Amino acid sequence: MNVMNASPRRKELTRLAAQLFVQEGFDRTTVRMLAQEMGIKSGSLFHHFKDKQEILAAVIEEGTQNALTIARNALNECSAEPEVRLRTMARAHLETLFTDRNAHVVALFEWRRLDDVARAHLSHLRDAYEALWVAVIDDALEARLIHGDRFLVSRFVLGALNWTVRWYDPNGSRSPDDLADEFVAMIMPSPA
Amino acid sequence: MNVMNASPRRKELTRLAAQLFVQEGFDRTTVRMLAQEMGIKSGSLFHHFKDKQEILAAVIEEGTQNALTIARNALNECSAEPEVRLRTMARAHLETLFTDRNAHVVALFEWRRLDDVARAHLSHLRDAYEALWVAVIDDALEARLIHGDRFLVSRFVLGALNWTVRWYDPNGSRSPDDLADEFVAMIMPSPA
DNA sequence: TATTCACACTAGCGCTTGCTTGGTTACTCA
DNA sequence: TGAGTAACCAAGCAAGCGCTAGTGTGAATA
Repeated sequence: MNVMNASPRRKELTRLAAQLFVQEGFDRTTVRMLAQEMGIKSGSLFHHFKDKQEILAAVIEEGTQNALTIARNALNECSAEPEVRLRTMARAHLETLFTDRNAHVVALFEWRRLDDVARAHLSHLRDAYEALWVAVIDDALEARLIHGDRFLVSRFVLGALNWTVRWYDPNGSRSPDDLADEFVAMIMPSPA
Repeated sequence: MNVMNASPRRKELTRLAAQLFVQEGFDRTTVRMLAQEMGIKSGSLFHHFKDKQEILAAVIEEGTQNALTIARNALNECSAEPEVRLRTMARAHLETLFTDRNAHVVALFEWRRLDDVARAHLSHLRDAYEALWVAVIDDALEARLIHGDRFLVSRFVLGALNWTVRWYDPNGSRSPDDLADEFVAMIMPSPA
């Protein structure tokens, strides 16, 4: 059953599942479709995952865990200047969003399909990630780089950035970093 | 079959469908659930709608049409001052989003479930609505109220505002108008 | 060599799905 | 009064769903 292991095989299957979940949506993705994409029969799928729900949870956990790690590292490696930290966080956010796009689209738009247990578990991960954001925004507010209510600002910022998955074209002329910089410039009173 | 009529009965059924689609998601909402909510049997549902897809299209059409009308009226009735127009548009957006919340959540998050024909038809409506936004943002940019690339700014703005459906609590202390004003203040260099 | 294990298979159960069919009821209006 | 029609119902079909049971196989382990 491999309830909670992270074998390379399982990781690969999780990656494929993420892709299908994005393409079709979780509900429309059948275990038979998943199996075919993985090159096995539908029955064999349940050797790797307890049930379909667990595949969804695995996809989201993987993505969120990565985002958290990357953001933490990025913040550790950059200076303490609020403006730099704000830009760094925005860049890290979009970088993760697009290098691990499938997993994050699933996390953002299929979250509600998680059962209660998985949701409770993954909420902690997500909260830890958002806490990084709130801290960075607090500093930026205190330094008067931006203005507004701390709660509202963080919601607006995350909304604007997350929504990019709906329209951003990775093959276009702008890099995720460009996008992040332009966004930070937009909400900062003084144009860079 | 009533292919494209808009009888009061059908409107009421559409409203109920929107609610269920939000609660459960389109795919998980069965025709039997819809019928029960409407107080009829599942077979009777197909007297009002050709198929399940058409119910989804009706929900989204209704919502988008309303948003367009409300935004147009609001812009017609307000002054030509770019700042006022920006605030007006933001207020109209959030006002519609929360008075007709179900339909808009469906439009935002179940768009991909539309078949090609419906999507092509509804795209025009949505584009017309977004065109209003782009015009308002262009004026605001020219007046130097805000700064940045016109394309990016409009995407970021719409993203931040649309994302509010994910966290805004209508029973909280803030009204949608407050929210709109705070948002506009956030992206404008000079605090009001 | 014997045993275990990961991984895959076949076959299909029990159930739900969207939708159809054939018919009934209640109301409107000439 | 009787034709037309909008609205509904009971019954059920064909397809597809998640998932299980039982089995086979080749590689690692004892």
